[in-house]
Amino acid sequence: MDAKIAKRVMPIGSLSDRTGVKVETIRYYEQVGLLPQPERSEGNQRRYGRVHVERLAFIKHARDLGFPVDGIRTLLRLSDNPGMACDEAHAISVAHLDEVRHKIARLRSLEKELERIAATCSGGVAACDCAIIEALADHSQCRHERH
Amino acid sequence: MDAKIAKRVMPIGSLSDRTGVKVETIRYYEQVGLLPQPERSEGNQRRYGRVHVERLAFIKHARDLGFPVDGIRTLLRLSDNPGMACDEAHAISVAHLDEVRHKIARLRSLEKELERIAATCSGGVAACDCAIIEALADHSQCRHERH
DNA sequence: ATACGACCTCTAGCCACTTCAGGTTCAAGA
DNA sequence: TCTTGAACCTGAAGTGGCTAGAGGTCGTAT
Repeated sequence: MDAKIAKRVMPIGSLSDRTGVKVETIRYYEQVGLLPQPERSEGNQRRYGRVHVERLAFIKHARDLGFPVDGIRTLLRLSDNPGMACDEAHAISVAHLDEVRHKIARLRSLEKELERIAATCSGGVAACDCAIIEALADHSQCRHERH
Repeated sequence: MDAKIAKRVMPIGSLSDRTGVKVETIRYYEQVGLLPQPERSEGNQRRYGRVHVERLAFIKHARDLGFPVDGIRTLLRLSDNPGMACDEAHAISVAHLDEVRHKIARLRSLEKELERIAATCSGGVAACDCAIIEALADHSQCRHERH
């Protein structure tokens, strides 16, 4: 019974395997204060438990969703003090969603212009002069919004 | 007359105004070899001409399109030696287009998941407990009925 | 006892800038 | 002509979010 309840203590490599976060990245998260400092073995090696696995999974999920580290810090703080959390967490998520949508819109218009430019020149040496380079040199041909 | 021709020589701030590239960024481009070193005034200030305006416009356009600096360096080299240029320029553009499309696809799926997460909680303090934080903490899909 | 991989710290590197500190030059107004 | 003060200069350091390397220590299987 002690065996099961006792903390499943593991070194950093196992935490890495469990969460899919690289060892170096885990140490980096500790350094920047996203992960609490774990206990150490006699030989000074990090020993992690269930709490760390959960927190790191949270961080990874949020990073996969593109949240910046600073936003994650806030979300973690909120998750530590439930109750007040919802409004702020919602605001962070909505702001991030907004950003993602802007990025998508921007990339779509880039895609269009790149298609146009690349289509002008199909790659044959004789075919162009070169249209791509001219397109890049000359703004007037381009319909892209960000000038 | 001479006055007009002479006016084509300008300091860095004017080049910045004309191209929309920040002064510091212009100096950075010079430092990393994208822009040639300009003449200097007696007091050691940079003096730019038409050539620089054109080259910087090329660089800016390519950067706006998301080309990495290294790709731009190649494109600039190609534009200096026309003739051989087309195949390589085309390859660079197509590769970049490919990358842009991948980014779009990835962001779209992020958008969907963020929408799902943010929709679970509309922001009222009483409404959730908090679904966003749970969704982020969750390894599988969080059902927020249970606390 | 030894081998060997996993672990440790510290430092530097990546991209594409941006910011800062502390000084110099230029051009317009008095 | 002199005096402002905005624009310019250099060099170094900071940004985000890691990643990589050097050079050493620890833990465990045989």
